[in-house]
Amino acid sequence: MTPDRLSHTFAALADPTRRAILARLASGQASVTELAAPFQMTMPAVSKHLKVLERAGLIARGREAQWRPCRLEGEPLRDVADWMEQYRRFWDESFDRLDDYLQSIQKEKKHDERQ
Amino acid sequence: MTPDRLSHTFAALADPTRRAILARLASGQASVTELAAPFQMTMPAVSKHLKVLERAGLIARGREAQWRPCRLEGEPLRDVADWMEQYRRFWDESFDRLDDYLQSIQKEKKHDERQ
DNA sequence: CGTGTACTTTACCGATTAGTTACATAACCG
DNA sequence: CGGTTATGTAACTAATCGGTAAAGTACACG
Repeated sequence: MTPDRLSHTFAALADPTRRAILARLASGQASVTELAAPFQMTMPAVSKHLKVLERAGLIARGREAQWRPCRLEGEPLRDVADWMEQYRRFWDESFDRLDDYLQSIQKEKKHDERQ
Repeated sequence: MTPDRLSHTFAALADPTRRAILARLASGQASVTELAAPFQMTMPAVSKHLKVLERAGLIARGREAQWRPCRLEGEPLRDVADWMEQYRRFWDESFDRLDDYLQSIQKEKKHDERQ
């Protein structure tokens, strides 16, 4: 239960409601009410989800009069992508040729290893 | 809380112990005892982690006498990679010009919001 | 057969999570 | 000022999670 950043990111993404919120924010910023609209749950529930996303660094919130517009912050996803790279040969079928594998080694050297 | 596959995968990855187990399995299959060795926790705890990973489809278990060797199954990670792709422009700075343009729109919105 | 080894299952515990309702705060609008 | 709108906080609940100890299962070996 180390609260490392990668764990926070994965945990935040492990909920379909939160992923739907991110999908909405990918097309531009939105208020909490706008984000809550597609769901059956109450506003406080959505507010909590936003808190989780914010804590994971996946969204940032501004302030505009009585609205608190949210926008997507993709930076934590880079850590996920970096982590994924180390397993690419296990899921990317177009990657199992030798030269591709050598290329993967090259890429791994460019990234610093995180866990 | 739809128990969709992607949620299961992300949830399984949201624990450093389980990610360490996957890292170990990336270099070849191992028995439960071998996997448990680096950790301070008891065997049943590791067994539970393996169950979570197995349920997420990230590992598969064989049977060899009294040993139950585990091996990594990367397929669910492809779903993660596919999901990630839709957000690439938010974290990959070396993306193409179209996405740089889209990203600049996003930044302008951030700028507007600060005023 | 009995004993050891390699695990799994069960039962429990404390912490966290995802949701609720009810209330509080904050800003605009007449 | 008072009312409406937008959002956050508090308190509660049920379910899940990560861990434990103890008992159960399955196989190998002498």
